[in-house]
Amino acid sequence: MIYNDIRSVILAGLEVLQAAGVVPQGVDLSAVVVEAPKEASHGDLATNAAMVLAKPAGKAPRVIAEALAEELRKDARIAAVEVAGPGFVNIRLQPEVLLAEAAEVMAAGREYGKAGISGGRKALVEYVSINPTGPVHVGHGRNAVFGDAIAALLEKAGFPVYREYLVNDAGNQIRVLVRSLHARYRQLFGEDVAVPADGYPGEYLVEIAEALKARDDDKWLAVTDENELFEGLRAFAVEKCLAMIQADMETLGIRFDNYFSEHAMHQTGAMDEVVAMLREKGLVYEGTLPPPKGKEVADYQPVELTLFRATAFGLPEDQAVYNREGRPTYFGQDIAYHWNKFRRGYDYLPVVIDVRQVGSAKPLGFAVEAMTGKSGVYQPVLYEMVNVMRDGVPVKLSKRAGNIVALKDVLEEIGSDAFRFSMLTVKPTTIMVFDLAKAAEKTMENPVFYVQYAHARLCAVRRMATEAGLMLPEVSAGQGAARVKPAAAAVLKQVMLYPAVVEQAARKLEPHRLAFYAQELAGAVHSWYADEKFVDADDLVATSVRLQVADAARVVLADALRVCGVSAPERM
RNA sequence: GUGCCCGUAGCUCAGCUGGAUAGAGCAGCGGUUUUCUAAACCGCUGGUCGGGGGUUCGAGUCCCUCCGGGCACGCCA
Repeated sequence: MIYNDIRSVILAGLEVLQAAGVVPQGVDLSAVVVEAPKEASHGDLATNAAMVLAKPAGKAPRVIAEALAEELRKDARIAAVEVAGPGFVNIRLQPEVLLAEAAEVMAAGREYGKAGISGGRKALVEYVSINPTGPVHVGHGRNAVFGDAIAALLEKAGFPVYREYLVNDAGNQIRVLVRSLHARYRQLFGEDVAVPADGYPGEYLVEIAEALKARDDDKWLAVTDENELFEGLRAFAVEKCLAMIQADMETLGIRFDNYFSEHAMHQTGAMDEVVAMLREKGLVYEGTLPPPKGKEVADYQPVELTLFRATAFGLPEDQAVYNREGRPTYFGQDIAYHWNKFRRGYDYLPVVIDVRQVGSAKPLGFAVEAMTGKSGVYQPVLYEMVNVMRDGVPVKLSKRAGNIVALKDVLEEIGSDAFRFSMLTVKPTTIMVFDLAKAAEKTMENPVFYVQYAHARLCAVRRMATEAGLMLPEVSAGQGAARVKPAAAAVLKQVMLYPAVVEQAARKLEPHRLAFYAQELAGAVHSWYADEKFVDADDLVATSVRLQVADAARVVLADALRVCGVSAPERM
């Protein structure tokens, strides 16, 4: 991978400068960036090293830049080095280096761009984790898409990755679900009862109630005891709701390695274990919380609760681990769950969470750090809501699904590929305006087709050459470099950057960078396609070179789409 | 009152731990196909990066402040 090679050469050059005393020993090189200049005329790659090091070295940036340039010129792969602007070092590669990269792509296949940044860590990516109380809405879909892409991205970056869904099958919401289901069930027998005001009004529960009736007949009709109903119907209700969720995940092509049952976890005394651990560290104690700030709470009563000492970490308030009824809070349960993940051998734990849960993310991070003795284990990835529109008008909510915009409906309308790519073209912390009419269009308004089309075109030219039975000669990079026209070189430059994009995106848990990269590469491909005729029986050498470049671009495009969870069709 | 997210072209959005002349798509205007897929390509128009101050060689990016929008702020989820 030439990008990594050149970066290594630059870092080695800086070491030489350190040895020569141009730059002091032991300076922080983490801010040194190697990137492709925005302006193509500035060269193929550039570094800001001289400007970053100017201050610690006490020298003018251009002085350092010239010294570095001198070192870089010794490398045979580098054709020219220029110092420009405030102190950029611009690097021009030998023409054959870019073409050689195409061969490297083909040799590596989908391993091209694979990074090794795990540092021995094992990742467990938790995403979706919707309460199994009803259908999936579009916002959840955003979570699913990002989580799945993060998992694929981390694998690409060299992590062992485990995909997990936390099934919240033990909390208060399940009690509410069971009460709602029971009301629907009684309605089926002609009773005049309403779904509880705080319950789930969606009509999907009617169908689940019918299934219950089909299985058990009137077995539960006369049961009124809350606990008996909960124990009796909990598993059934959860299973039915989870099946709806799984059907949507299936449509998105998402498969989890594990559905982790909170209920099962609690059977093992997980809460007692973590509470004891934290109590021993002085981080859990019995106490009372002050009344909530910023809003009036009429029924506030100071009650002694089991609290996590979040204030020890500079947070404004401690957090309850158990509620006044003695059941684990969400926060308490999360502590136990994350300790469980860690005990299973996973020490890098990205979790895609709703931005509204950010309040508990901070104390949880401290709790996890306290228990594991490591920092950076818990990695919350926040995502914002999605406003679904159609031609600028808000889409009406599905009554059947419980007054949400159901993901299922959206997927039926636009398909998984368009949905996933659309989600990934907006970074997750932006409140998203998602227009169904535009997402359905097969134009640049919907970039997934643009990218897929580039891939299909590249497949087409390879197919064309094969079907024509052309005997294409083997052309080495050195021989073929002169045949690479600027538009093809632009494609290769994008290809070359793929490893850098993967690494950067993985480090920051930002898969949307891959989606934007895919669009840029596709753009270079389309421009090139319009510029040159690929298959030319009268010039087999040039045809061979073009197809080498096309193949490399095709492989990288397909891989970027794969990480995004989007298909790469060979024909469109 | 406190915290978090956001504010970039008419619209939807990028902008990599501060870097070169702030980008893309759509919308608008004008071109390109007897040739491998026009779901494409090429060009033009469009910005005081919410306002102000500061830090420095350099700020859309960092700090302060104000304005505007969203979210969170019990033991809920």
